[in-house]
Amino acid sequence: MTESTRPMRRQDIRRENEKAILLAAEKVFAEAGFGGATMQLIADLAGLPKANLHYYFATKEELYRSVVQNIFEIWLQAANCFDAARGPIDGISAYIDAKMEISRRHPDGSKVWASEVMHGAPVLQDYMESTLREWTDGRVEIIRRWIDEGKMDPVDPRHLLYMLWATTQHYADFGHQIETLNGGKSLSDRQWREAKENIKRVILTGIGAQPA
Amino acid sequence: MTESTRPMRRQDIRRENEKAILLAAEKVFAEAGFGGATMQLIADLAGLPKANLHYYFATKEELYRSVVQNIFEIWLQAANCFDAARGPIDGISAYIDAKMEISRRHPDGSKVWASEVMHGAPVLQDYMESTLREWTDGRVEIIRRWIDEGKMDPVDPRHLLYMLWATTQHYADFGHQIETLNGGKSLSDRQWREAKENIKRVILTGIGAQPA
DNA sequence: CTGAAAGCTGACCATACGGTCAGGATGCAA
DNA sequence: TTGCATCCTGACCGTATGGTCAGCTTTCAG
Repeated sequence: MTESTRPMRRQDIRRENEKAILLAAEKVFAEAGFGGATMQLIADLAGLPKANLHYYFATKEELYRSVVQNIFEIWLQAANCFDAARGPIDGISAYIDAKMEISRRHPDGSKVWASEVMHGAPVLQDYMESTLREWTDGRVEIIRRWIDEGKMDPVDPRHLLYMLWATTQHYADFGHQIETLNGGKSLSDRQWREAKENIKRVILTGIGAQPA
Repeated sequence: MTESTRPMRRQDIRRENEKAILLAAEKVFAEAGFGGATMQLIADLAGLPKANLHYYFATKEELYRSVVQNIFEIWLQAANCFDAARGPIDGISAYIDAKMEISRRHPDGSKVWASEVMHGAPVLQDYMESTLREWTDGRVEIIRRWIDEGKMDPVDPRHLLYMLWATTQHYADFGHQIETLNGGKSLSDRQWREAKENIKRVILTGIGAQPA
């Protein structure tokens, strides 16, 4: 009868608690915004006393910063899809798939990210001016090359990227609206698939994407 | 030397103050979210003592509700573009133009609306289940007709609408990100025009829109 | 086994915020 | 001019919240 939750090692304790806190924080920040979120609520959701939160994260800002940085990592990882691709059909399809998967699996994270940007990116400004800018410039180059190689119509790469971000992110950020218009039910597997297919089809057709 | 601001009639006073408060509130709610906004900040921005705000709007919630409802009106008005149109090219072009103009002229309003929906539409749930649903169903019908008449490819009307909402709203909600990637400068007239043209072109091409 | 480091927490504090109110100022109809 | 309704506001209040801390328990290296 060795209680499986009992013998916790220091490392495990730290990892698990931080994880629980970050998860709870992500949800609360997503639902209430930074200003509306309370440490008490996050603590309750994480199943820990409030003072324990401050043991791991000194301030609300620090906790928020951690949450936002986590999201940003995930967000950037979806980028890799773009790189391996030979042409717009592969690359953009994969990117849309990846970002839609994020919208579906991490809606809270997406909302926190959206909220952060909407409020002027007080925490992530540095990242936006360095990492994000570099990433974007890189993809702009790739798209430009595709255009030069006749693999797609000459569409402004930046506006195309914005379009990809917007359409995919919308399913997370405005998920509540979509649910309401869907009879109050969240999208089914089939509907998610249809959403992805529609987006891909419209955009790939719209930019005149040619097989590599 | 009749000071032009002096002789205020009751009606004018009320109208002007409410207007100033709503404008200030829109900005503060957009920048800080509902939870992060404070009545004091709104009062300062409106140039009135805090207690005066409570004279016109009993509670923070009531003020917020007014702001959100205003936005919703504007949002719905852009809908009319759709109705008069003979086909997808006219209708969708006009709608994109209208919504982009809203994103440009009322970015704060757009953000408040986005925030409201992201947080589960606590204030606007009723509207979403009635007005918005009706509006959406109506447009879905129109798009379906266009498809039946061979004026465009058989694209899922709902996902098309989401795409229109997402792409246009993105320029307001994520305006800060776009500015940052634009070298820290807000988009020029020319860039706004390009944005609109790109969106229109990609989407209209993407759905195979045929001249009416 | 032992001591120190890490983990934990109830009780507490200062502040900021939404909201109230008594009473003064102002526009206006009669 | 007068009386009243509207408009205005400084001072105040209760509460909720972020954050602190003293002292407890638990882990674990030596």
